[in-house]
Amino acid sequence: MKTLRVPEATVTRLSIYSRYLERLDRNGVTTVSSGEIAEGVGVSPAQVRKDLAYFGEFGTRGVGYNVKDLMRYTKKILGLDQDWPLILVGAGNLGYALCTYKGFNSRGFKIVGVFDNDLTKIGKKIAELEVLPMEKMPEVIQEYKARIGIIAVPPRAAQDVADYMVKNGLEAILNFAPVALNLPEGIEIRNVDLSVKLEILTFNLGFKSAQRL
Amino acid sequence: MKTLRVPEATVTRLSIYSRYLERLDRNGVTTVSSGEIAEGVGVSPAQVRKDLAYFGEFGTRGVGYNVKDLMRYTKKILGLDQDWPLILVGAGNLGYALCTYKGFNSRGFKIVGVFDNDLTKIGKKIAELEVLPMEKMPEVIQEYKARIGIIAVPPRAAQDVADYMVKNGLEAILNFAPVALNLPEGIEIRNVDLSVKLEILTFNLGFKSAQRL
DNA sequence: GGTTATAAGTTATAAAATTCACATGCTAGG
DNA sequence: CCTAGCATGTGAATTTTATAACTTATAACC
Repeated sequence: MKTLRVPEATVTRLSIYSRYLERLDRNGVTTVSSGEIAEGVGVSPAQVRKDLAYFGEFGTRGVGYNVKDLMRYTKKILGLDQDWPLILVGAGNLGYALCTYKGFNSRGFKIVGVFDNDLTKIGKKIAELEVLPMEKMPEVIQEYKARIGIIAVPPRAAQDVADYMVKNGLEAILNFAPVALNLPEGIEIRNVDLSVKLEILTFNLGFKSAQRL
Repeated sequence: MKTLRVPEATVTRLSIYSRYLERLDRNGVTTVSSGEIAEGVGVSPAQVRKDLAYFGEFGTRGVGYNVKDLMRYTKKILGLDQDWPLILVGAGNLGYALCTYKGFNSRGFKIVGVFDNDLTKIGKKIAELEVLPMEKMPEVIQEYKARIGIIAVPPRAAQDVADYMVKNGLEAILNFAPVALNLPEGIEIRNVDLSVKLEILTFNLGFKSAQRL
């Protein structure tokens, strides 16, 4: 089988296209061109076509793409034709926000267990979910067949949490703690860093000011 | 003046190096090599040196980098030798989490105003800050000379909030709503998308499963 | 039914980013 | 003072990614 590697940037954009298509669909739009998608998400039309070309032919020449179909295709490609149970560790403010974040649910993500080692948090409820002690994680993972974990704990605790997740069979981790995690081969890990983008802004603002001198 | 463009990926990594250096410094480490930084943040040593080379020579051949110095340099480059007042719109759970997020404060970011148009939220306190109605934004921006805004509202409201921010003089926006914002030339905008990275994970998990067949 | 306009798909080109490999310069030790 | 060892800084080579240009297919219209 010819396996051509898909750039991560392409997958990122695919996710964005996918959500944009959902919006178009909600608005009753039935057909869309690469140019319109490009316009809607802020990339070039060629980029849209190139990205889609990694996965097949989804459009009709001279016409464009059927919104509903392309939406389904993109979701399927991203693995979103199924629901994904998520394990969350960290019942602080960020954990709370993630639990209640609508953007997850609408894409088929569902947090099925919230864990913390802080005794003052255990037992409390977050959006109908009781915060559980870490020891309960194995059984929750089993019950829901969870494969993905989210880390929303302070930096110093993140590595231990990650290790525990891996030990209990999780295969992928989304890490909100601003530290690089060290994990065994084969475990998928991605970081969401809340302040890096902010620092890109300050960098650019500084640069802009310098330009004016 | 020779103005060579700095890749955004380089700025991103610089931010990560910078925080890693802070950690080393806290731990009392005084000298570090490009290889150690690379190891610590998960990139190649050449990458570290190349990234730094955009901005000058900071190390000593045969020795490495002075941790404290390089930390200061990186912060300076990123514009973090000063404090940055931030304007936040959206007093929902995400907004609340951002208000209390320690990762901001430790880098010199300070949220100086929280705004919402939801009457049930206005007047409430989030971490010593009272949630204000949108109309109060102009005076808060003036008072603190704020230049950066954060959007933490539902997608459908994001564009209006962005327009309002720009109208009132903000020059840069960090957008947590999963939509592409349309803004005038010269306004810096970056998106933080909480679910894109998650979808990269599901994509990769799906791919992994396919490989096994 | 042929023709034209349109937009996808594809190939080629260009640009960008990363890696590699080496020369340079510093420090320490004899 | 000279030499050996080491890690930076850098220019070249490679790889990757994005843009542009072109070809092909479809549909609508005369």
